[in-house]
Amino acid sequence: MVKARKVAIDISLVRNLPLFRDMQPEALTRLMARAGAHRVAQGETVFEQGAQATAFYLLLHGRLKVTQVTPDGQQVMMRVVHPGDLFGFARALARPDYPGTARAAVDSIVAGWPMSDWDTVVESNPRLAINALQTIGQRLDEAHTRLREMSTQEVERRVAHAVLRLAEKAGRIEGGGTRIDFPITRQDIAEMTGTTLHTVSRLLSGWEARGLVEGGRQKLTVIDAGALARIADPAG
Amino acid sequence: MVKARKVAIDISLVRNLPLFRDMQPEALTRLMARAGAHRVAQGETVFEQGAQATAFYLLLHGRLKVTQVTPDGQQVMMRVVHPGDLFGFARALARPDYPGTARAAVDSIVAGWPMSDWDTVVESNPRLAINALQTIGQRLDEAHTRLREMSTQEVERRVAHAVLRLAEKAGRIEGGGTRIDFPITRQDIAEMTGTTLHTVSRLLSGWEARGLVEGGRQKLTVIDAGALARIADPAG
DNA sequence: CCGCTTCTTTGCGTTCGCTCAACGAGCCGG
DNA sequence: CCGGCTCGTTGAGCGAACGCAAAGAAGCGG
Repeated sequence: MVKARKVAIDISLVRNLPLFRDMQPEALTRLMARAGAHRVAQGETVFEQGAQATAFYLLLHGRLKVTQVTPDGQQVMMRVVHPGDLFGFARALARPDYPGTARAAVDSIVAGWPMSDWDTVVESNPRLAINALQTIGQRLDEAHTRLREMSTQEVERRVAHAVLRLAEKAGRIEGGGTRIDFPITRQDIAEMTGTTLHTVSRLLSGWEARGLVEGGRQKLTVIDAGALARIADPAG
Repeated sequence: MVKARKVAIDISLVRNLPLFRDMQPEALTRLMARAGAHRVAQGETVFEQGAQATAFYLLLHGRLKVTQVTPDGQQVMMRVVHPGDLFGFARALARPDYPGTARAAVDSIVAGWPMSDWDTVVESNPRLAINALQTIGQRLDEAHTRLREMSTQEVERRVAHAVLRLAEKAGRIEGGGTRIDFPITRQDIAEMTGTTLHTVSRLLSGWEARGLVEGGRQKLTVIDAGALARIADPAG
């Protein structure tokens, strides 16, 4: 990651984020003034699993993949960070280190604060505390959703759900469908759904033959979201 | 659940909880004064999935199981609530309803606050906000751990992990082992690990034959935690 | 333009864990 | 004390998904 540069971050970029809702404009200005802007080139990391947590971040532009590696070397993708998301606030979880690795899927820009700012920032911005609580709460909700899926659904449904979520969170209209707007491999999707790239490849091939999606090297376009949704949720 | 009774809750019961660490004693006293104490008999619920979230709670005594039911009727156990745990703070997650059902595994006592207190309580107790953030953070960490396990480990390892966690969180020394201190069925364990009661039963039978655990109707005692840990983590 | 690397596809055999089924055992209420 | 309910055990068969293997694309760098 490129060294921090104290750049004035345009408040208008962030004032509408849920995280900063109902905050005093002056407080927000003060907060952003303490942040450093960093550029992260595709493939580079913002922080790595196990490293001491020295800063927390807000993604301003781009897309990150956060992965964890198990003791026996298997990789799991915990989440995709989208613009406007807070990430790497390990200290808020009372952890001394980062639990995962954040790697830029495309060239990205992040705002970073020294971790030591966290407590004072939260204590002097009670509104931010409540919003941060909601943000983590939503994260928890997502994790529970994935747990529920992993516990009860077969692989095809899980992959369908994952693809639909990606299309919703990171979709860009393109021709006849919704293209996932950053490079993503079958391996990535496998790591998000707890399966193997082989199974994902087979499923996507099958769907492509039926005209539900269009694949390609590191890319994926959803053509028939309705049909996918029916695979993800046969009942509703 | 028995109707709330405004009972003075002994501060000494809660002052040492991580959630209330570094809080002013007066603030804590004020906070607890607003709480109502409820008794919940075994098998009764504190709240049910989908019900409007009108209150948030702290478990003072006993043990709760929090489950979610999927649209197609499958049940998943999201967590066990232990004494000292905050639960049911759906509003903090910006949710209008409870995402799961909290049912008493044994006769329990909970402290409850009207949900409308949440924002004011957090805003006037910044220290509590930080602690609550950490509490949810740990919850998120646990969820991620389970996701990692579900993604990469076979059933036997997952069940071993779950049993060890239960023994640690809710174990009581008894004779030659550590007895899990509340009634738990094979079905429960299956719902915690994403498998079926049949598989759990087979595994526990196998372990019992090897002298690692002792089973029984709604009970489970860990005899050889070391051997179980080796099943859970063959490497380390 | 060529060679290498990374990503993807596809076939085949295997297996883990599920489903179905039946029975056994503990506990409670009448 | 007996009947019924819930919980637990165990067997047999099956199938979804994995592991292994090999060969094709697509992109990148020299």
